[in-house]
Amino acid sequence: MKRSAGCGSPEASFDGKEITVNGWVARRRDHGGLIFIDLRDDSGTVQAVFDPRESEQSHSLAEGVRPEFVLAVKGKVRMRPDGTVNPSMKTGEVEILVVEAEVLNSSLTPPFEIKPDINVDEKLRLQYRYLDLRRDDLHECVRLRHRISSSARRYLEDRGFIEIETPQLTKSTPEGARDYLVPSRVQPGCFYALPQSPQLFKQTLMISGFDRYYQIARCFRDEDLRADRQPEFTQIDLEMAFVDESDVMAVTDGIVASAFQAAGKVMKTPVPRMSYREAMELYGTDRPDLRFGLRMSTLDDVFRETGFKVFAGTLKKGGSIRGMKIEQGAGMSRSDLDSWTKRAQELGASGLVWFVLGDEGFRSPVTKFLSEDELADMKSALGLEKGDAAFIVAGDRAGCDDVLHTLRGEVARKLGAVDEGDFRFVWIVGFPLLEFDRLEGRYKSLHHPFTSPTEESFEMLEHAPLEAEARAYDIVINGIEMGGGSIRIHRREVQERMFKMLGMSPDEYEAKFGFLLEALEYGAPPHGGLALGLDRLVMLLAGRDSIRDTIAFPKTQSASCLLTGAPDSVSGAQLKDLGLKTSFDS
RNA sequence: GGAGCCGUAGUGUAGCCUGGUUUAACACACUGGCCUGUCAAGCCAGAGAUCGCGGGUUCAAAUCCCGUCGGCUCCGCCA
Repeated sequence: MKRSAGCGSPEASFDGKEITVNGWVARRRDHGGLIFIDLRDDSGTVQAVFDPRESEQSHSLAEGVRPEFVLAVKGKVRMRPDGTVNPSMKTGEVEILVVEAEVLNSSLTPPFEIKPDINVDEKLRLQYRYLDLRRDDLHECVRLRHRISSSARRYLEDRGFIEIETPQLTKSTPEGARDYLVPSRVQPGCFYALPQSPQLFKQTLMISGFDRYYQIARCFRDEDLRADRQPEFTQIDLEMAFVDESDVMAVTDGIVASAFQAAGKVMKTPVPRMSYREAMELYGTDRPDLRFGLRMSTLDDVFRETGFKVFAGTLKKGGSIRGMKIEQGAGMSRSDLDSWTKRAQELGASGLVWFVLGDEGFRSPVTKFLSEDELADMKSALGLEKGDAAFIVAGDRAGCDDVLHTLRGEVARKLGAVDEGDFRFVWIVGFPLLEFDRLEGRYKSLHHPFTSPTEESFEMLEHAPLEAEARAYDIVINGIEMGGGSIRIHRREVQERMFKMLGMSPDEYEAKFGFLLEALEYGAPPHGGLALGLDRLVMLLAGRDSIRDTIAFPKTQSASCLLTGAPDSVSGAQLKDLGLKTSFDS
């Protein structure tokens, strides 16, 4: 019995029509004389009524049917009797009166119920991923992901971008994340690397004269996992020739807006910009969540002459005093404040000083150490009003910012200041080109080594490298780093200077990036691009907490696939072919 | 590499701190029966776990200790 309609399609206009549907038994309600079965397929769910007066055969078949059996059902669509309409169902106005039914397949009792919002160990969900994906909410995540990538494709293709595939078996390069390696059989002892991104290929395509490239690209990074990090993930990757920052940002705004539209949401463009410097000053991070206040200020000048030893000592050592205004925070109890202090210490602060501005002025464990002037100056520096609170952290600037940035999110959530349905977008621009890595004792690219410095920064590259500014830009939504890109270096000598800055010798960068340097010498056009994290974008729009829910077959924190059992050991013959030996017993 | 949380019938939890009156409890799911308008159907009955795994302490361990495996969150790491 081949289907003539989807389970989600019947509605009032179908009244009287005979249709056949195929689907899974979502629920079965047996009244003895009458059996209701909700039949589900990709299109939705519909109620089928098995009435022995209509079909003895179908009714007795329905008695033996169990959840997740696969049925074919032929019947007449009719309006439901008065009082039995189900408004929470899309097809709730109608039902199918079954005249003929057939079991296409039976099913074991599933290890968990196939319905939305279940509370089941993720281990089990991943092991039976095919059943997990059958559940409406996760099923919809996967469909949303398709709509978003599809809308991105449409948007880009309408603007002249073409999709070009780049290799998955490529060359391992220094810089960046750990590579996934693939041994070569034909060249024993040599390895391919899976791409961390198509970066070098897309730049090469610009040199080939493809004006606008895009790719929904799979990327691989062998680093430890997080809720928003998987070893393989997907980027909406693009590159454009003869452009500046504004061109790339405008296209990106459009892609994100089309993704929001695909999710039934509205987004205003253009996305506003904020300098890296401002983001760090006000939010202590380069990916600020702008849905709520709790802004920060630097209070070094306020406490320059203070008698309060903790602050004076910090300033003397070249540290910083950073404060965060907490709007309407005065209602926090003493035990709340104590637990935030404890939390700050967990995060690495040596302490947390809190102030509450109530009717009688400031309350704080340290008011007695501070002068009236200092309190007044602090109040105006932070913009405190009656009913607010403030958290102050003293120490090295980066450490203070880390602590306050983390507290900011947690406090806002606790105070109910975060509107979960709200979306706030911002471009962060004006990034430093380089940072100094203390562990390795060398400069590292903040973005990647192919990012162009600004015109003005060329001069300072060697004598004040940390002052140099990158032509890079990150788009941040609700505090999530959604994508980033840059205008690239398109001249060989600049690229060489950059490699040298990163501590690479000419031999080294010739060996690893010689092909790029040479390509730059054959008329490389100015170009730039960006990559958006598709998994994160879907996660945000689906209102999920992990990108695992947006990936059909994700991996666990230890990078294994619970469905298939990957990774797994391989046979000695396979290893021999590759000229490999492991030092572990398998 | 590190920190924290979790692991008890098919599923989700309680019990663990304070070891023994626990025959390991409850809900959902499951099985059987009754039931012609339900949609989380209802009612009745029933089956189902030696408590992730290994070791130790003890007269006695789901419970205390050590180790280990797995899952999750985070730090480091992630150009």
